[in-house]
Amino acid sequence: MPEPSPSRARRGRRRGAGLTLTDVARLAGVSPITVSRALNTPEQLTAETLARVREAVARTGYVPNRVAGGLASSRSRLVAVLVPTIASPVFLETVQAMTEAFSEAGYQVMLGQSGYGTEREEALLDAIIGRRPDGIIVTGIMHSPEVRRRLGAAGIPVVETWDLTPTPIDMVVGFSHEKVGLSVAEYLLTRGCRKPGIISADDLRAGLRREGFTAGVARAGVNEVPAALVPTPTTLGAGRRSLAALLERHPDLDAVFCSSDMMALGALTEAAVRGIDVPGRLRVVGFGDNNFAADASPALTTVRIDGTAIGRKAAAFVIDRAEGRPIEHHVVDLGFQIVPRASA
Amino acid sequence: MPEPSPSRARRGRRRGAGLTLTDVARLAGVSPITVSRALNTPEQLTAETLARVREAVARTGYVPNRVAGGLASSRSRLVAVLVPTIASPVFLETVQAMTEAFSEAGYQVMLGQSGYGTEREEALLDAIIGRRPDGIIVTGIMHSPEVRRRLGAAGIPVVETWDLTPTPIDMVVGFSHEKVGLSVAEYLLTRGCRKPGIISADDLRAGLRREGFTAGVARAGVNEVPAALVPTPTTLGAGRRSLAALLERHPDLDAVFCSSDMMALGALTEAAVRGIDVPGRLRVVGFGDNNFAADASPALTTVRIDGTAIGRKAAAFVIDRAEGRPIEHHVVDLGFQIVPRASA
DNA sequence: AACGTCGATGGTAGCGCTACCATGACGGGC
DNA sequence: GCCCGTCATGGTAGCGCTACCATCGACGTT
Repeated sequence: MPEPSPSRARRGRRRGAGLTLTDVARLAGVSPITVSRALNTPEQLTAETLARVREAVARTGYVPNRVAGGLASSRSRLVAVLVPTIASPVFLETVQAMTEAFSEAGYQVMLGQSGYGTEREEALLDAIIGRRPDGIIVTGIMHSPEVRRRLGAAGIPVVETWDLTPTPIDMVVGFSHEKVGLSVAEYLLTRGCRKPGIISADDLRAGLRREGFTAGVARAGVNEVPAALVPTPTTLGAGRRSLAALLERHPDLDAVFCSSDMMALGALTEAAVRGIDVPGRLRVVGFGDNNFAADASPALTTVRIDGTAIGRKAAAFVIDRAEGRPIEHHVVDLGFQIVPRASA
Repeated sequence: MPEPSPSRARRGRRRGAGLTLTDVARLAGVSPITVSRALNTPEQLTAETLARVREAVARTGYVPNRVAGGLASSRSRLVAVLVPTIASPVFLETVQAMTEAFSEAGYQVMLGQSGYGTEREEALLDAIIGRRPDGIIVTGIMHSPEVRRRLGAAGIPVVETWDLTPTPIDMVVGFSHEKVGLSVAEYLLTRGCRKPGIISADDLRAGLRREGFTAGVARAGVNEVPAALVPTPTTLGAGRRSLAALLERHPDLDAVFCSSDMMALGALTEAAVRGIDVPGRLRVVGFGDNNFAADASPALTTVRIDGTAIGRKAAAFVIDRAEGRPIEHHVVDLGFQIVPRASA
């Protein structure tokens, strides 16, 4: 060993705040490890030592380097949240709730947009796994076997959300899309609808709701369900145009189940423009209970999903795992609720 | 030194995939540093060596640990994006564009929700800075001197967005909210409005637009502008109720400038319910050009902001900085555009 | 033939933190 | 009075990677 300390000066590396735990320790007159404890397990120190360290931290404006901490402890305190796209308002509430819950617990959220294709998902996955997050939360259940394998192999807690499966990779918190479809079918049939149609996004989960809906109305002998499929993301315009198209082919349509509130609002708009009475001649049901649903005219009947609860539960799962607490039930069904309003 | 290698077995640390660069190197019959180069600067290796390493990587399913890499290189390839709340659709487009741009360049986005208060912002900031991101992108310009100081001291590139200031902390890309207000005022005055009102969120930037609007109509001698202030986040319902309240006090109102498209849609809804002709008796202007604006009935006149361009430019700023490229202009004005449609 | 140049690869020493074990001081039980 | 447990603190050795410099041939030049 040629010389003990001038390494810092010699090396041309980019210096961050340039302040390390050792600097703070020197200033406080304690060892580095004591500073580490002051930050992580303050209850282990005497009040006096703690105060000394705290003062040194305040004086210097030291902010601990969590990258180094993460490497040393194998706990990055980073959680990856994967959504198809952030632009769709559906998951927003969930992402918000998760971000808050994690933030409070000292974790940071890494956002990943997987798109709606599995290949992009796989590429993203390596970028994510490379960061060694303490957990990964994905939207929807993962189907690609390759993705499932990689996720399993990485040994990182995984929470699948917004859907349900008896065989999650690890944990799942959501609700049954099929049951949503069934319930809405029942709701409309009870109100006398005999010619219901559907306006649906072409993604997997919307498809499940569609299937449930179709199965539900079939029980009452309605075997043909006119459907309009629109590419994600769903928009008000798509809702308008889809309703127009459906009415063209089926003028006797007496209900539509839309796979998003925004499309339902479009259906409402189109109906208003055409002078079609809602719910008198046409009933409209949305999905999501977005914050505009209750104030639409007529107020929108829709399916309420507690996105906040999903986000919080998913976050709790990850945090429990990270802290080493055992998980009781790996599958959590948070259900849904049909909110009856004026439109249906 | 008691023994050289059994550290791994001895230590009870949580093992990730448990696979390191050294393992891959051994398998490929090269040194660890060569594996590092194969991953980061493949052009430095002969095709043959590269192939050998690649094969070993593929065989093992090795995913490099970027936490360790980040510590060693002082480049985390993490970028923090701070928004008041993800639940507001305004910044969504921007966040999406940034996430994509960063993802392509090998960076990951950390999401932070600052709320609309500065204290929460400060707490969040330490959590963020501790992760030593290669850049921080904030929504709006930062005003708290303490926040500005900390951000400056951290030596991390900072991009302020969705607003403009001649004195950014570092870089800024946005547009002038005051000019938006002025332009909308001019637009409405040209069309004969003499009794314009405003429905506005109570946040800083909406306030700037409000001031610009008020100043603009004042030039034409209109000195009183009825205003309804609503707390963020803005909703369709708030728009409806605000218009109702304004009309109560000012039945002769002939225009409203809403601080979000969603509130404008609410104003449109309320007007329709009351049988008020838009734009005949009342003109309505929104802000944001959300994807429903063009398909509303009547189609919504609004202010278009290119959120994608803002996101991309902000990302480019951070990446340029991280790669050490010089920045020419630190202030970028991306402007805005009034989109004339049927509602005004 | 001697020399410098360049391109491919390797060795060494950390990045800033935490896990693990060691140490020393103190107090209580016998 | 001795031993042991407990508590506060410290020392050492990495976590897995990359920066930096060294090395070693293979060339081209004069």
